[in-house]
Amino acid sequence: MTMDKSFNAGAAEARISAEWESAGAFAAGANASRTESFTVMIPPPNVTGSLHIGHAFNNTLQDILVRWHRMRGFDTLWQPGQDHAGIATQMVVERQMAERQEPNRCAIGRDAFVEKIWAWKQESGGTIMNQLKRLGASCDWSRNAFTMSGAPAAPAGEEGNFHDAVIRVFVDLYNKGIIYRGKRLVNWDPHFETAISDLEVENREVPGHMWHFKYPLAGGETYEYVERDEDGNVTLRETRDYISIATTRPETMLGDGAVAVHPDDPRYAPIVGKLCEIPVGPKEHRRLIPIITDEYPDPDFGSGAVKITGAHDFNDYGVATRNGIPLYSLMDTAGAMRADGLSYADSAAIATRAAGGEDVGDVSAVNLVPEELRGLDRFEARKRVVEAITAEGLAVTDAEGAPFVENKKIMQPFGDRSNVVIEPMLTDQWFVDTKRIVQPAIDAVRDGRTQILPEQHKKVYFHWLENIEPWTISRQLWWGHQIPVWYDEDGNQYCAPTEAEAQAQAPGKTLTRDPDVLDTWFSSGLWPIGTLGWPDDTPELRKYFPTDVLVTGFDIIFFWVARMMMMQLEIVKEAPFHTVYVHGLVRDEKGAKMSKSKGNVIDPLTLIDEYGADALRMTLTSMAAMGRDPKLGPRHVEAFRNFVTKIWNASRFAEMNQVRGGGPRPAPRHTVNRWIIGETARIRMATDEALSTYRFNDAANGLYAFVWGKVCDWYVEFSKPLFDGEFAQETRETMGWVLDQCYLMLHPVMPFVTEELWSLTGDRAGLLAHGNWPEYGAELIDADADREINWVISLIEEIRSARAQMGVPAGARLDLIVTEADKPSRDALSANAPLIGRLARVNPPQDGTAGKGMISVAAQGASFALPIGDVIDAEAETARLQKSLTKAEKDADGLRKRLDNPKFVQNAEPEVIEETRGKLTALDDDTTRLRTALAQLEAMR
RNA sequence: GGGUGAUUAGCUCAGUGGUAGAGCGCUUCGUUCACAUCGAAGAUGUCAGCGGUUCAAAUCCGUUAUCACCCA
Repeated sequence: MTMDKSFNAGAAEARISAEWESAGAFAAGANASRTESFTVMIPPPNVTGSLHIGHAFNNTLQDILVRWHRMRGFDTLWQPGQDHAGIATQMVVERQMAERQEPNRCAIGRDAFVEKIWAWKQESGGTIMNQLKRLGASCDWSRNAFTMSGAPAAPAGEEGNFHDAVIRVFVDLYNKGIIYRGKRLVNWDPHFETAISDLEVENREVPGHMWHFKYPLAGGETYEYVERDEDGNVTLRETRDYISIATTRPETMLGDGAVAVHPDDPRYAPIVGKLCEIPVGPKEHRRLIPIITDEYPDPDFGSGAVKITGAHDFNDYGVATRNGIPLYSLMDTAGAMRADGLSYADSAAIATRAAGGEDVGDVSAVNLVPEELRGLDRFEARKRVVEAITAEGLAVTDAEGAPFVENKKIMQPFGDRSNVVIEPMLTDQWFVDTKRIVQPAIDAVRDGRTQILPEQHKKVYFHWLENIEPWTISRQLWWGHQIPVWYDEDGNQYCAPTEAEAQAQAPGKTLTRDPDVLDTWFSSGLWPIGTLGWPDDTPELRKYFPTDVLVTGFDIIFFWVARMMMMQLEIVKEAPFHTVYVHGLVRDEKGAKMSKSKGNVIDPLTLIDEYGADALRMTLTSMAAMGRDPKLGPRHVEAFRNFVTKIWNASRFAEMNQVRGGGPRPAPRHTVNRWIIGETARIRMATDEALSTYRFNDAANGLYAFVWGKVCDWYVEFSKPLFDGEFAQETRETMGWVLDQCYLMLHPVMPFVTEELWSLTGDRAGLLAHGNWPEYGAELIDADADREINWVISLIEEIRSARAQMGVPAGARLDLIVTEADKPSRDALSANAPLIGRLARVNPPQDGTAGKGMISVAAQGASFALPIGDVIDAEAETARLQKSLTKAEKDADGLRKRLDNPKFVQNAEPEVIEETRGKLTALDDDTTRLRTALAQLEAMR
């Protein structure tokens, strides 16, 4: 059989995938020959997702670790699965319903909607799994997990334990008091009408305005307002009957409960404790609020006075709760101004009593939105409020008397899914009191039970955990794990795994279940144990937990990694993995973040179609330097596609020379064969060293350089003359073995082409995916062979270089005259004459002297002359030799200077000194030879 | 404002104390029977600036500049 000229990735990949699958090659424990397990949990992609380049990168690295361990005989499990992705999935299905002009979710109701999502999941949820298979991911697909498996409405085929695990954990943490319900200010997404966690908020700088308004003092009171410069000199002194407030959100003025100033701010000291008037709302019901002190206002920012709207700003919320200021909610769940509750007049009356210090109790019915603004969108209300204040003359004005409005960049919170402005809202939500479970997660990393690589991410991890805030886990969505809490008519809570158990706690009461669902990350936080069958005590759980390595991007360290640490440590009291390898973000060729709006997104499937999965994987791996972002462009992938072709053709060459793989390691006599075996041992050690320290790029680039630079460039060329004669057989055996080693070591990075070559080049007992990873080492390195072959290589390079520089026609075969040679070079020369002759295009060496029309060439311990005919350009040859001489002399001078420095000899390590001496000797030899050659050239003129 | 990282060949990047490397690109040559998705030979660097530690600095420390990301 003759091999094709190149690897047809498109055709082969599908076929090989099918072979792996039908052989169950990736099943947990496949190819295991030892008891140690190796477990990797895939970061579950969203069930709505499709494979993007970040997934390709992330999963390539995991696959390398997994395949490497499987080949080494570990009991290996790579656990796949998908995340139900609450908001994202609900969004996708709602959008689809809208496109089909179907009734919306509210119209069809919760049960029908959830059923629709399940149907969608069963139809489209497998996309990313199939795409991962195209990448070559060797997950145990038979164990595919889903974070909603086993939920009450789950259809056939979606059975599983995940729902049980989630509910079990909720109930447990509830009973411990770690999960609680409370009214707090949370990030509210007005589009999805749900609370979201801090992490789901993206703060973006957007153009905005800063308005400056006057809050008149109550009863027309006045004070001396004095501003000073840094030296204390008075720069402004005037009598004011107001306090000046700057705000980017005028509509929230309606809910102000106070004005705060810094306690050390002398400008406002005279009026602290007095009342001022909010300059909005109907004149007859203007509200008065107190001027208080708090550490929060920055005296150097704006006017130094801050309006306090506790129900719509996180900083204000802190000030308000510290100072007993009521929290007045102004907006509804869609971000419109409230239209419910008491009339404005009644509300204002209550608020005024509160401002006077009276305890007015629950203010949730108080609606301080004036009737004419009720129901308006928050941004429309802002416009109206600004207009009204300006019309009334209470805007601070500039020198020309125009209202003073600063145009400036402001930081605004956006929902990461909805892209609408997040509104801080006062609502009842469920929280995890993370402070109570965070310490073990900190300790585990601090004492090294879990290591984070690269280490710089540890700092970020610690910083976040040490300042952790309560985690908002309730979501006002329908797709997700519904909170297992029921309420009776009096609002008492009953938390239990099932309604029946809750009912048993509340005999005779009518119970209603909390409609909210849990944050998606609450369930994915249980991924390591949930996928292995917990809460049941399964054999898988015992064997594969704790897992080994988590490979992930830095963007989900907080979302996911930290929470998995906290939750696993709280629930099963063990850290879920011993290593977290954090990789970078794949960027485009210019280093820009890929985004749809920039149009620079690179689709991994397109690259796979064009160049093959192996080329893409090899490219990503070669760029996976720890702590760095890979920058990917098609031309990089092309380079590695060429590499695939290269090893393919080396195999093809072997096949044409009756080389077969599958044999044992030979013990050859020829130097070339002994040399390449030693080089193979070197790359095996380097590859294992690189992989065990997660230096994926070193592994990939090392193998690339070995296969191309050592095997193809030299060994294959050296072997050609050996296929005739006494070394033919051992050369076939050696080449077969060396290529086998290449396939084995490259397989974790390039699984398809290596599997294909494995099956084409020998009679194999099994798949390469189950091949045995090599273990030999330095004992295979033959120092003599090494020295000899390196000498031969350098001689060939010297001759080629001299020929090219002197313009000798490439095809011309020259005589090789040995003008001087020591014993080792004479031996090396005679043993390898055919190799040198072929690769340098010279005739067999003969002794002689340099003469007219010759160029001179040197190797360690030997000098040669090559007659190139009458056409020799003596000038050019002089220049060539002179150039080499200058460089050699310069280098030698540098080394000599170092060796002459007594401090160097005194302080440097002995090996370094020895090495330097060696280099100098070699350079001095070169210099001598070059001088001789130049002198001869001169004499012959 | 706080933190982290980066700055090395024309481009994209490796290189954690011993006088700088790869891929791509570029120049010249080549239809030698594995491969033109190839081969051979070449050119290209004040390793961002300044200062320090050291026998020795791209590498360690300090500082400045520029860029990127994270957090407020």
